[in-house]
Amino acid sequence: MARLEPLSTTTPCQNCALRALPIFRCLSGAELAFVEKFKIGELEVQAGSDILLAGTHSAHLFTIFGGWCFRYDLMEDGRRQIHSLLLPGDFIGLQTEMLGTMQHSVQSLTDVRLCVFSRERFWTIYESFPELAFDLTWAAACGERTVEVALSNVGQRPSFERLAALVVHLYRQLDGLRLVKDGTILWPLTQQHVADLLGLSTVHVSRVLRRLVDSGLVRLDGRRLTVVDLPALAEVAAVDPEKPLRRPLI
Amino acid sequence: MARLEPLSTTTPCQNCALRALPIFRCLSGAELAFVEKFKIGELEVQAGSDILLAGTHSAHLFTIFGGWCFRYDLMEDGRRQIHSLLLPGDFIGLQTEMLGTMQHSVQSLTDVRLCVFSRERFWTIYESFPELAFDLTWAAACGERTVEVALSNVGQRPSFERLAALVVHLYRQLDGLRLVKDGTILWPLTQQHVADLLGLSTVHVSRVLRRLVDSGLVRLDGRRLTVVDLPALAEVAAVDPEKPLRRPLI
DNA sequence: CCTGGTCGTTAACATATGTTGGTCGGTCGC
DNA sequence: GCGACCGACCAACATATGTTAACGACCAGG
Repeated sequence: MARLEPLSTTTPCQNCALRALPIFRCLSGAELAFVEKFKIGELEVQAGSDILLAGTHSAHLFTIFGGWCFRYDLMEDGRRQIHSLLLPGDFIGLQTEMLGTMQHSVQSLTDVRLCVFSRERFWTIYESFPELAFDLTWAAACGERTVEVALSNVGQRPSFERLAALVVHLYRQLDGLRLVKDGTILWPLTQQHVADLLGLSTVHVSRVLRRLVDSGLVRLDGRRLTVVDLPALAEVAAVDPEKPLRRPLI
Repeated sequence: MARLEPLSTTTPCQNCALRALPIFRCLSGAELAFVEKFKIGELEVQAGSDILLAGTHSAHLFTIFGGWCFRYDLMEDGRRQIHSLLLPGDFIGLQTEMLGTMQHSVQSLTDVRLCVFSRERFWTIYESFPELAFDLTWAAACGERTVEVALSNVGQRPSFERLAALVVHLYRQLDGLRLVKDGTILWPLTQQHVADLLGLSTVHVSRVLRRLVDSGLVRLDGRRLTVVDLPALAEVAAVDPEKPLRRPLI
């Protein structure tokens, strides 16, 4: 299952490529220095590994440096709901600090590189770095909003629209991270993932995905997806222009 | 729509009946004193009033003192998804501070009494009261978890189970607030509300609600709902025992 | 080279849920 | 008292989505 390998080579936070992106808040020198100390190291995780498990305490806190993860609930009979995809810059493990134990689980979707933070020094943030403390609340609020959008999607949209909305949302997120190349994004999701994301059966996902591809709005080859006509896709998805929100990066 | 009436008589935070409940974290004397100053006053709101509107800044922040609200998304064509019900002790308006503008709306479901807080002094929390700052993050994390549960519910459960899970969840919440009397709770929800909460049509809610009542697990007369057999209801809802989480109260 | 596994696909069929439209009982304003 | 409106209910019907089962492509392991 989980294979967590500590890494030898790590990137100093000052040079972090993610921080350069305009969607992330810029940290002051003092804050950066603290984050640097707060950070224990980096971790490489294989695709398909459970990073955090519901019901447990996490020994660490993480930020995704590269790769995709997702958080999910598992019911006793095996049904799974994926709450959201987690992309570079997303913070993992807040629930451990706040609620005492993780309520959901987190799994890697691709090979992933994580920045690892010390739980011991967590309190220092609130004591000494109000802006960073604010960022944590901010991050939680962003996470909440993401789930809200997913809920509205699943609760209100028919499957085709639902899938289209997922693609648009993902595309915009990745665009903010500069992970779109010529309209093409990575598509590491199996149809099982999509099904659990959208609350559909895999068979139906297969149908709807085919319909989406046949419509010509997107192309799909292997693990890459190309958005041919974003405005048209957003139109059929019935999503408003909504820009990706600016976010904190711990 | 919204009728916001300032009140003459307000309750000092020290004597707040909510704070006495064990599900809320206990504040220190200094914290209580600050909250008292942070609080501007109280507000009485009629049932069915919009308290916050998506896309706007809120002039104030609120905590529900009494009554029910809900937060929701509205789509252009009128579809509505209710993300969660808000009960006494729930904090309203965090998104305004964090994301710059509300992404969802909040409406009162019953007549509601709100504690009103000053946005100007919001930053003071992070500067001077780390525990309260922590509480804000904590509150956001709780809110996020609530939406996650709703998403799993809507995405994975068939309608009957879905409705049963809603009732169990609500019952437990209200129980923690001492708002259950002889197994009976307030039920101010129209079938339209339930439909928008669960992602169903009103017609189907009518069917399923009837089925639930016919099953004998709950009784429903007017605006009161009685849970006849909670364990059996939880069983049919396929929800785990899950205790209501301890929460902060600002 | 077989083998078993995962992943995607398709068809036939079953069913949960949505839609339309109508009724009926309250309640509120006049 | 009347009419308008809203909330709940019901029946008939339409359809979106789920289920089961089978098949082929691909890939990793023995």
